[in-house]
Amino acid sequence: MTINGSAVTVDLVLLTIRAGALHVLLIRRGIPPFKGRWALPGGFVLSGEDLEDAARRELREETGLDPTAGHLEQLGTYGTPDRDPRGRVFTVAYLALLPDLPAPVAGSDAAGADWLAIEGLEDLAFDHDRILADGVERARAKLEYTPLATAFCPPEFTIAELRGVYETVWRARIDARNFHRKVTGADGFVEATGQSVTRERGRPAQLFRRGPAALLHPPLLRPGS
Amino acid sequence: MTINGSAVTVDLVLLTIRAGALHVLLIRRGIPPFKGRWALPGGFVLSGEDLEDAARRELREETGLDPTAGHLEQLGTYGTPDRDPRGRVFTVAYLALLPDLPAPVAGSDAAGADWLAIEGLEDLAFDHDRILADGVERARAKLEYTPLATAFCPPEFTIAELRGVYETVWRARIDARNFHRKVTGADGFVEATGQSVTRERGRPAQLFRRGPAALLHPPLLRPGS
DNA sequence: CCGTTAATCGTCATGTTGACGATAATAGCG
DNA sequence: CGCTATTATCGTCAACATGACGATTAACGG
Repeated sequence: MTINGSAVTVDLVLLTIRAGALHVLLIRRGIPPFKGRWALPGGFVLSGEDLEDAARRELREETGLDPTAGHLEQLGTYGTPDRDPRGRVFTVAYLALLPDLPAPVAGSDAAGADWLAIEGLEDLAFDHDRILADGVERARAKLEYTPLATAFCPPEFTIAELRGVYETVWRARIDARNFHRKVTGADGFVEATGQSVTRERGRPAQLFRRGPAALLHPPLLRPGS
Repeated sequence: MTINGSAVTVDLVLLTIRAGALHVLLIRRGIPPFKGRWALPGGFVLSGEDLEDAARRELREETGLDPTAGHLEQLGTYGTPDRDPRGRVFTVAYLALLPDLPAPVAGSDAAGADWLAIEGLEDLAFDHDRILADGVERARAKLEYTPLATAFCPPEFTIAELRGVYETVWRARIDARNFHRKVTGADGFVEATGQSVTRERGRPAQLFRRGPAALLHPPLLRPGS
């Protein structure tokens, strides 16, 4: 029943926050086309394999990370006829938001895999510039009305760390006091572990974990818009 | 470079509002598999054809409508291995929001194409139940923070008609006075044609057309949530 | 003990929301 | 033509949310 016999791949936009900047995991291509250029990690969907399973498998292969941490969602499908010079290849892009991995990128099957700062990135292989841009925009938008910012954090985090996520992803300064009020006030966004405090330089902060809410009410709106 | 030689199709979730209820365009399958069952319109992506072009082409073929009216966006891709008994078929679903077509469904290449009320629909072919549900949920969500409700309306419409869209899609009653205030107050949502009024039974209403905004600020939040 | 730093609580003017009263402008009808 | 039903549109008000920013608290490094 194959009519056009196309290839279907899965590509991953893996985002994390390192050193106060949004980073994406890229792989330097060792073979043509686009040899030597950075590309999103990805690969072919295996026969009999579900799309999301393929994404999860790639995630594990590229990061060595168990995909239970963080967040994974389908971003969109890209199928412009000439996007791959080798032939017709459709790619289903997935977006993952991950906490800064203490474990290095190990076990990645591609040569040079590395986290690169988003800022100013360009000239990726294929149409990965656009896929990346779409992923970043999706992440920015979703922080507004979902509790997904917690996906960038370790299981337990402080309000200030969560605020740092918003400030980094949105490239905006946020008033610490109002942010604290909104986040602790939003229904089910975070819940205090109560038990603990932590410190770094100033007054110790309470630790929180993500709450049960799937949607934020009310949403946190981006400043500029 | 074809590794797994899969088939890629485009399926359409065409939504419109008729008689105060949300309707979807379905086609009764004339051949197996799922012969006699309702299915979303769709078809194979042609070689050399862009995904969105394929969606637009199907839209035109199924509805005879020029896809400039209304709204079309990618909904998601479905590729569970056994979703099509004939083999591995990935389908890229598109969601379209259309005004109630005065023109009947003409020129559709499938036998029985018809608009069916969403309410209580089930047992569609393939995984179209889920695709439809995802499309409806997407439409519901997008009415909150985009001006897409206007895609269900003719080029010029009254605030009451727009309110009817929200009430139908959200299955909720909305206070006419507050709705009027919010919609006319939201930046770029609608703009008065000024020139005209229309009537049906009560006081004549002003006519509006959709404004330039792509996002609603502030959003219109669903009541229940 | 003191300054520095960061967390957290408060206050206040302003803006938004939901509930609902009041008016305005038509059509239909006797 | 006045009356009534119907719908559009404007207003009012209390509850709540928001942004700006002051004040207090609890650590740290000297």
